[in-house]
Amino acid sequence: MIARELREIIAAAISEAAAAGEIPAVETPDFVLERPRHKAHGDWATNAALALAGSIGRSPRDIASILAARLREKGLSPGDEGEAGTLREVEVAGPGFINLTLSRDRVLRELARVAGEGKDYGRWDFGGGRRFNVEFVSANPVGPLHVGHGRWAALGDALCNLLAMVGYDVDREFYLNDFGTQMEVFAASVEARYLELSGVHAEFPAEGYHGTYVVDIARTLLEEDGGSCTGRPGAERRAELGERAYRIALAHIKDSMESFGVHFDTWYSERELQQGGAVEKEVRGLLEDGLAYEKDGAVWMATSRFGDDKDRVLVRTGGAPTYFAADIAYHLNKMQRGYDHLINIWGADHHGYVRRMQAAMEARGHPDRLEVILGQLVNLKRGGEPVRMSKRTGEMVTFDELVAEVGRDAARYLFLTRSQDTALDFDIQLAVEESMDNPVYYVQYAHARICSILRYGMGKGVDLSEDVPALETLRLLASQEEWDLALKVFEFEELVRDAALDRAPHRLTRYLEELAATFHVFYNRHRVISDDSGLTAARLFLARCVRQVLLNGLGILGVSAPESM
RNA sequence: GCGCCUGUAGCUCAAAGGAUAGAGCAGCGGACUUCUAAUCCGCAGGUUGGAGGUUCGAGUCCUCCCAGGCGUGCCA
Repeated sequence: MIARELREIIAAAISEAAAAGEIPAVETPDFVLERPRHKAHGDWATNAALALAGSIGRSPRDIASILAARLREKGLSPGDEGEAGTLREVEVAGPGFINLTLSRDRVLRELARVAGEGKDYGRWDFGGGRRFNVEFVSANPVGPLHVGHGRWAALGDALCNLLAMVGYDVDREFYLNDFGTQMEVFAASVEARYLELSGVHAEFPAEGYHGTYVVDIARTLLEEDGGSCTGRPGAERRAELGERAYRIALAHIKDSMESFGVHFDTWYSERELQQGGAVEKEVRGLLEDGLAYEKDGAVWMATSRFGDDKDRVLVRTGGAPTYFAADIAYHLNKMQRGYDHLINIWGADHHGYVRRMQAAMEARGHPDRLEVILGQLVNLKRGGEPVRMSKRTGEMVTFDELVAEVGRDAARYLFLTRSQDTALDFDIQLAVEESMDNPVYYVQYAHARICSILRYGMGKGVDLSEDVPALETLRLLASQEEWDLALKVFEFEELVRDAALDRAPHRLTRYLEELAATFHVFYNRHRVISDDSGLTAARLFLARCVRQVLLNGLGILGVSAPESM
């Protein structure tokens, strides 16, 4: 690939210059190689001379001149008017940048590589097949998902695709908090609604879930059993209704995720963990290993010994384990399942929890294995007025409503254009209106346009074979717009790597918009299919490369690439 | 009080420490007899919250201040 090749050439130029005594021998510095913002600065640019200046103590421009001479020698190999090598031009600029312009044939060869790699273009193997577990959404299964969960679904799924693209073996996991307090509150709420609907007076629990969906679930239960639960003993009735309501809520969540295109490999049940004794066993183990102790009638874990601000309760006075205790057992369970690395995507409201969880992992011999990605919250609004997203108050906009109104592609894209570090103000009405202008259509349109060109070509009897045209033919690509497009295509590989390493899928949306824009400009300026069969073949080939990258990129985001719009 | 995140165009947001801070939307003006006008071209829009500092270079890193969000439970 071009970037790697350029890096190697630059590194070689540095060591050769040092060997020749032109500069003092130093370790090759970390230098930047990037696409410059301005076209006048070449196709690629490096700050290698600036990076060397500090340790060498000579002016950056002098060093740049020395390196540039070496680069010219290496990059501009003779023959074919200087086009056979990697570079066409090497220039020292500004405070000491070296601007590089690629040779025409090198660009065309790279284009052929893009076509050759096809759906694997952008793939890396530095993950080495290491097993990653990515846990996300993990909403309490006591009602429908709300809009905020959509952000984690879109983010988690895209991140998993990115990680898989760079060579990790990724599993998606959803943790079900199907045990404990909130399940009991849920059961009590459903029971009360069930009784009300049956015409029996019932006291609604003080802290119960007021959402209308609870009534809907109760109605479904009533329709199922004809009210036969009404006369049963309270505890028994509540347990049964709670259990059936849970199944309904869970099925709903699974449907929502699948129809959003997010498939979880594992739905891990806290209940199984608890009922299998894993939580108690872990608490005992921590006590035995001197990592936990009893105080004030409770059991505490000594997380402060591992970087936490203070120790945390594992078992409350009265014997009930905390969520934290269960979470320790759960995360150790993940490790036992053979994962090399764990990633959790949590809302920012859980950030106070990160330190103690990592402390627990460290205490159990897994330092640095748990990575927590904190996503800032979605602030829901309706007509400019804030709406609290709470199952308790029941006032919420569901995830399904959003997807139904703005569509799956627009919803996914909407969530992915923003970095997870930024809080997202989300007005459902505005979202519906703005979905008409959603940049996702801009990107998809570029793809549809290319497909349209191919259809048109077919009608015209143009040769649509997918063979790479001969170099002679590709050399007909000579306009500024065509070069811009080719170079934009080449950015994809490094972008995928960087986005994966930085856990930043949003960069991909930005890139795809740039690629689409570059294509639209090209399209408006040049006809792909014309009477010139050579030029037609060359441009069709270029368009195909663009299409491939659009496909690969949209695929990572989990957004469809329609052939017509 | 302490901790994490954020503050960039009217709005929503970009910008691995790089050169003249960019897109979309909104606004104004243009381009369809030609492969899809969900497109393109142009204009306008900025003291990157403020003040210091680090260095060849700071929206980005450091310190302090201001503002907003979220935490700071024997809740989950």
